[in-house]
Amino acid sequence: MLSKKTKYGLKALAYLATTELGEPVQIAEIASHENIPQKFLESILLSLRKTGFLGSKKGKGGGYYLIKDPSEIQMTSVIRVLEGPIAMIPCVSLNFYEKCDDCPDENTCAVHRLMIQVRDSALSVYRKNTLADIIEAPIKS
Amino acid sequence: MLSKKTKYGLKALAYLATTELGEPVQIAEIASHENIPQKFLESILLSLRKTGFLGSKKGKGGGYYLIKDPSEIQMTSVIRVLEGPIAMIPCVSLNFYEKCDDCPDENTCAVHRLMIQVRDSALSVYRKNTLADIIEAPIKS
DNA sequence: ATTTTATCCTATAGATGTAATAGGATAATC
DNA sequence: GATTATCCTATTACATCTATAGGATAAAAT
Repeated sequence: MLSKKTKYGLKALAYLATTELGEPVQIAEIASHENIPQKFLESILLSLRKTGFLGSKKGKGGGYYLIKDPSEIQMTSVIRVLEGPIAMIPCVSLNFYEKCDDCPDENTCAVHRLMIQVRDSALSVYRKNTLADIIEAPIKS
Repeated sequence: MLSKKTKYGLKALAYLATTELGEPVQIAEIASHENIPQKFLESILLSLRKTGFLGSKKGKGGGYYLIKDPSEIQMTSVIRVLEGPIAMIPCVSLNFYEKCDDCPDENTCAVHRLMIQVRDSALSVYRKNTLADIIEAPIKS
């Protein structure tokens, strides 16, 4: 399941992508427009800033804005930051690998074999989509 | 994340697929061979029996066995029974559809647009894999 | 300078779901 | 009738996710 955090984070990024690049948008505006609990969104945007997706400005006229062009924001990196591993099980994860306690040999494991394929198919989707690809209109102005 | 239930269930099915079709295998044997907590496995196998994947026999010489040939057991149905929805969000689920409270229009939702693609790619993997495809050797005897 | 505005940051409460176990009932074999 | 193994319900323990609280910091307006 996709967490609410990821869902809200993606929607916020998508909303910011429809506004002018570099122009701060307030949390309250995003929250009300996308029906996201404001305080929860606050913590999500904070983490997106700390991971290099957003810039921010404090005080009146402040808010969050995209640092890069939507076409340069890959879904792989967004998902990894918000949701964590793309793989459904750590033993097939590229960025979050962990061995299974119960599995003596990954090469003969049926679950491993299946989940490698699922990971690769999800990866190919995330890799071919940027933020620009999943929003509707290019610029709202 | 793949739940332990799904992981264990898949491993158990894979193990049964390497034994003779229709020949009962005891929970204890599967559990020890696959390093699965026995009582937990018990409840998983029970649910796989109730959903038509396994047959069972009580008493001495009893156990669980596959009802169908491994090549006729599709991963789509196994995953849906063990894990639930294949989609990462209910609004793109074929079998477990649910509308998002916060989303006024699915057609213009960026998350929806992305998750449709992820669902389809996962589905195509699960559809092209049967239990026979993900095990190593055909029959152990 | 002071007030206002809005982000920054940590901590924490509450809700939900998962993993695992307990304990006995049922049925088949020996 | 004793033994074996599945059947079934309930419940505990734990982790994670969702959301909020409350104040600190910084920038702009007055």
